[in-house]
Order: sequence, then C-alpha cells, then structure tokens
Amino acid sequence: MTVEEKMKLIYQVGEEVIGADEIKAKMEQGKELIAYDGFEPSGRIHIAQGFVRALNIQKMLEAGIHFKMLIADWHAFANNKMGGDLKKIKIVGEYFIEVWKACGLDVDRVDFIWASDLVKKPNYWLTVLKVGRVTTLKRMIRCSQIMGRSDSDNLTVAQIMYPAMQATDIFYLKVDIAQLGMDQRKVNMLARQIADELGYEKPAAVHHHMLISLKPPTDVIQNVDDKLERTIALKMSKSKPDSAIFMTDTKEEIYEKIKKAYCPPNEILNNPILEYFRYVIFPKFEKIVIERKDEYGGNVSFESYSDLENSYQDGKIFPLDLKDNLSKYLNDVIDPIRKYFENNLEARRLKDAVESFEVTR
RNA sequence: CCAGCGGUAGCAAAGCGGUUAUGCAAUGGUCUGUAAAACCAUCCUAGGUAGGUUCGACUCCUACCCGCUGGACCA
Repeated sequence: MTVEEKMKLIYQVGEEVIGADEIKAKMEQGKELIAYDGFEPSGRIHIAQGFVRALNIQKMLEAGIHFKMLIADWHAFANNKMGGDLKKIKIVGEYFIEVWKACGLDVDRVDFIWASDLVKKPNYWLTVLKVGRVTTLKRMIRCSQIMGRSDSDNLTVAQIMYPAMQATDIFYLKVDIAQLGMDQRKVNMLARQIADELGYEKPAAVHHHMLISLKPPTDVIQNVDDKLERTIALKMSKSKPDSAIFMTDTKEEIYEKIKKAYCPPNEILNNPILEYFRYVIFPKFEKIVIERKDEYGGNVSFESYSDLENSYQDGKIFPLDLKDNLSKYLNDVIDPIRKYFENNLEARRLKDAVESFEVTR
C-alpha cells in the first residue's frame, strides 16, 4: 500500500487531521506508526463507541498502523464513573473489548493497555507533574471537556489531574497519532504544544466525527457559536437513552428510537438519520436499498452516501421511509452482536454484570 | 478551625406554619405519511441527614453533613 493510499484511509477516519505532513513524513521513512485511542469504561456502550469505533480501528490497521487501545480505568475512577468502584470499572472495560470482538475487530492486532498498568511505569507521575508544571490551571480546567464535564462544574482535584494524565498517556504510549473523538481535541492540542518542551515526540491528531444525538437540538445548542462546543453539545449521550442507539438495543427499541428521532425533511445538516447512514451504514454496506411502498415511489438503491444525501435534499425521499430503512439496517448491524453475546458464555456473563451495575455520571 | 450565605423534583428556580409555584426536560394526546414546531394533558412518595417544637414543619429550633464566599491558624 502506498503512502497516499494509507493517508486516504486516515482521512476516512478523521473528520479533522492535524499534522498530516508529520504522519506522511514518518510513513515515507518507513517507520511503523503508533495510533491510540482511550476510553472510560462507564456503563453502556453506544453504536459509535462500539461499531463505528471498531470500523475506524480496522481502517487504521489496514493502513499499517499499530493501534493501542487504552482502557482508562483509573481515569474513569478519577471521574467518578461506576461510583468510583474500580472492580466494576474493570468489568465494564472487559465488556467493551467483547463488544469490539463481536463487531469483528481483529483484536489480536490491537494492543489493549490498562491505565492501571500504565501508571505503574517509572516516572509516570513525575511526567504528570511535568505536564502540570507547564500548564496553567485555567487551561487544564478547560480540558475538562474531554471527560464530559464543563468548567462550570464543581471539579474535584482528581478531575483536574485527569487531563494531565491523558497527556502523559500519549507520551508514555509513544503515540504518533492520537486517534480520538473530536471531544478529545483539547488535550491532544495540549500534548502537541508541550511535547517539544518536555522532550517527547509530538503527536499528530486524527479526530473522528461525533455522531449527533437523535433528539432535536435545543435553542440553547443552536445558539452556540464555537464549532467544537456545538459538536460536543450535539453529541449522543450515554446518559440519555433516547439520544443514541446502544449495542444492546433490541429490534423494537431501535425502531422506536429511530421513529422518535429528529429528521427534518430536505435538511441534510444536523440530521441524525442521515448521519447514521453516512457513518454507520454506508461504511458497512456497499449498496443500500431504500424499500418503500409503490404508492410512495417504490424501492430505490444508492451506491454512495452522497447520492442518498442529494436525493433527500431534493425531497425525493420521505423522512419516514428513510427512518424505517435505517432501523432495518441498524438491526442488521447489531443482530450479529446480539447473537455473539447469546452464544458466548463468558461474554454474556460480562454483559449481565454490566447491566446490573448502577451507572453514575 | 471560625463566620456569613446556601442545600427544594432529572435540571433550573420561588413563595409559604395548614390550601397547585413555575420554566425546561420527560411522558401521553391532537395536527402533519417521520420527527420537530404549535396546542392540550400528565409528572406519581420535591424539600441534605437526624432529632425537636407544634394539632400540623419544605417553612421555626438544635446538631451533623455537603457547597460557596470571606477570615483565622500556619508560613
């Protein structure tokens, strides 16, 4: 695979790529690049964290990039997830890995690294302090966005340390590409900025798109000017069941949530239904068929997302037809995962355990 | 450690020793071959915790817990 082809894959993953030249240069030198993502094991897993995440990792692997997945158990602990119960957090972490396996992710080619192990490395905490030394408190607090908090929240000291840990993770995992969601942008930029000063490799950043909530945007969100703020305000939320499709949703739940979802006719911006087609369905199926009754125009098929988008914008597809077909495809995506958990005893035990836990925000 | 102020439903925010706060969210309905918007209805055990006063406490008193602000101590 040529460097150009690899870069193309990277651009498929990233809605934003920072430091593309740096990535390219390293590839041309023949260096094996390391990318990473991290996640807080915190309750349920929605379709973006599960299925879409697996697709993106697979693409990075395809581009010949070594992928490390940091299971941020200590971060989740610091952020009061699962009531701060590390045992539960670990079980949730193991469960997430099972979900990715079920999604067909080639887990043998991914390095799963637990934060609880990483923090034992020599001088990890010294590096956290070093990050702290070169970062003002205000800037660190602004980074609280990465853990789903805002600067107006009453943050604990552990939460203020969290971004410093995450920057340290980037350095300790020897990351060339920080491949996380748009919501993680602020730390990645911090890490880029301080890398030279602290004597670490400067990471490039490939930020993937955040799927927007199925619920309609409120006026408050509409009025937010800052692009990043908007993205974060609009994203799906684990704590709002109707805002997202979960990997564990039943067929009925999928149809119901999609039916209730926001979907303005002819509108292609901020339309969650179209987003699902773009980011979930088209990457999985080369061609999709919108089935509908003859009286509404009969079946139509599309080979690319942009064709579908154009048709929708022109009013050639009625929102409900789009929705019902989306539900069908989503169920096709999730059904094998359901079966995996039904048939695999160990996976099922993890899932049952996770579902018995009370989720804390 | 001390003082002042505060803690009310998922969130925000009032009054009141007895009689519906309210807004947003949520849920149901009407209207559209979806959703949204609009309109109507619903929201069940709201009152930090434990006691006390009282016929009756979210409201008054005491203690404790938590938060905010300021101060003291230390340096």
